[in-house]
Amino acid sequence: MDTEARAAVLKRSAFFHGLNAAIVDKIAAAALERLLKPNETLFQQGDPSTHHYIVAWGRLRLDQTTPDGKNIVLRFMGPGDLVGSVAVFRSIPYPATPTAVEETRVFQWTSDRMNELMSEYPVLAAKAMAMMGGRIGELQERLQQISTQQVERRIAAAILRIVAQSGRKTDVGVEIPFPLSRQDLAEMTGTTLHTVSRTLSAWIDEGVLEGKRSSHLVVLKPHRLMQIAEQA
Amino acid sequence: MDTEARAAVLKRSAFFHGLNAAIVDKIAAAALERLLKPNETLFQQGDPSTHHYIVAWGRLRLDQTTPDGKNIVLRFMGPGDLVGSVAVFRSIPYPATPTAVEETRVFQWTSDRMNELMSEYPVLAAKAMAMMGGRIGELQERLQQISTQQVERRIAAAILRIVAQSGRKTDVGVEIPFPLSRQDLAEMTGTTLHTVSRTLSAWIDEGVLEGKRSSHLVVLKPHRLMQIAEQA
DNA sequence: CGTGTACTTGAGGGAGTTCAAAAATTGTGG
DNA sequence: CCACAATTTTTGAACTCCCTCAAGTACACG
Repeated sequence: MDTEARAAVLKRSAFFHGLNAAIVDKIAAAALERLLKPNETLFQQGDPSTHHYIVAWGRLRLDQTTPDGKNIVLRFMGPGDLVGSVAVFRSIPYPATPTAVEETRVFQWTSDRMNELMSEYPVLAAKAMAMMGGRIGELQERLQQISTQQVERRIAAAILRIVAQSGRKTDVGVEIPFPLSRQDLAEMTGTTLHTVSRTLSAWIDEGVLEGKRSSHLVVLKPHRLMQIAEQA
Repeated sequence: MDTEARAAVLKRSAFFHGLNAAIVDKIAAAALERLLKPNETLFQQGDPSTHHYIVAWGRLRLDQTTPDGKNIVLRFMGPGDLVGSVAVFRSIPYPATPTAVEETRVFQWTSDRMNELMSEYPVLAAKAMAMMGGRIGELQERLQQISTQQVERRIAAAILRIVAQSGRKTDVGVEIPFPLSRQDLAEMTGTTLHTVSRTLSAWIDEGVLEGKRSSHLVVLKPHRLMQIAEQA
């Protein structure tokens, strides 16, 4: 990818959106790139945090492994999302592992380089705070859901969250444009793949969803899912 | 409280720690104060976010109410903690309600005033990011715990977290220096007060804890609690 | 003291996990 | 292109942790 193409991607990201075009060009020129194949990891949980990344295209799944070997999915990251920055700002090792779920291209900057950029363009600090604030809001929402809601509602909410972040409208409904396994959904909602499987089967029977293994999930009746997610 | 006393408090807070003394004095002079009696709220969830606050002394419980009337405790805030800032930075209504659990004094600054301070002293932006990063880390930890661990471990972890943030060593153990009900613990760990009550009763029998209603909880055997929290 | 609030304790039930196995789908190598 | 292996998904059955429901108890505060 050349600098111009990179700049075009960055201009669309929330982080750099609205910056003067010349500045974005300069930032784009300072970036290095990396291309990940499916199941490749960008870095490992526990590695020293050295770089900021932005997803150009593709999709990453952010996993956290517990000391006793269990796994949770913190979130999926798509084009424009910042990866690794929170750890770099805190000067702590990366707390999770980003894995490509499809071919994915990312841009990267060293911590020092990004610090220079941020002191040169203070608006970037505000953008970073907005990003972190959004992350906090999302985590609080999930904590509330998992604390108070039944499994079915949590699964519905998880699917709707992904749809809101990455959904693509088709003629029959909304498609989740990357592979999403029952295991992934289980690790996003704090349940087991068995329960997810049973729940999705019921929804497929009901005509709310469609999509089998390795074909992308399609939500046929988003309204019905919202109803399930919000039922008192 | 006079400006000098306020400045002394601010210098001890993580947010202003390390700043030039003259600057902190100026910031302290710009603050207004508010004194809350037990059960008074600083603001209400849903109110427009207009001010940043810092706890001078006392203790706040940060509650979030769900649309269907359930309640969760996001965290307790003590001296030096920033309250409300995340919402102000995001320009969204306060997402939760801080309630005093004991007599509490806070300082406050308007959003505009804080923006001036932050552009005048850019290091404050870095401090704010560190604070938000810490909040993200704490939320991710809790999400992981509630997703993968049994209730007993979560309750132990919640108590240990409070002990780490606010514990006071005494001759017999570590005291939690503010009233903490079973209901509070239940709303922190995503369980019911019944289960918390049973669990604490068992621990009191075992000699791990002590403290009845409205007297402060004392952890007699922190090591034992850590063992429970970390058991595979 | 009396009333309200917090806490304790018991019994029963149910949502969801765990264990187990089969079925479906994808990938692979001849 | 087909057979076989690997992986994901489905489904069944039993169990269990924890919630729900229901009283009763103890403590604090007016």
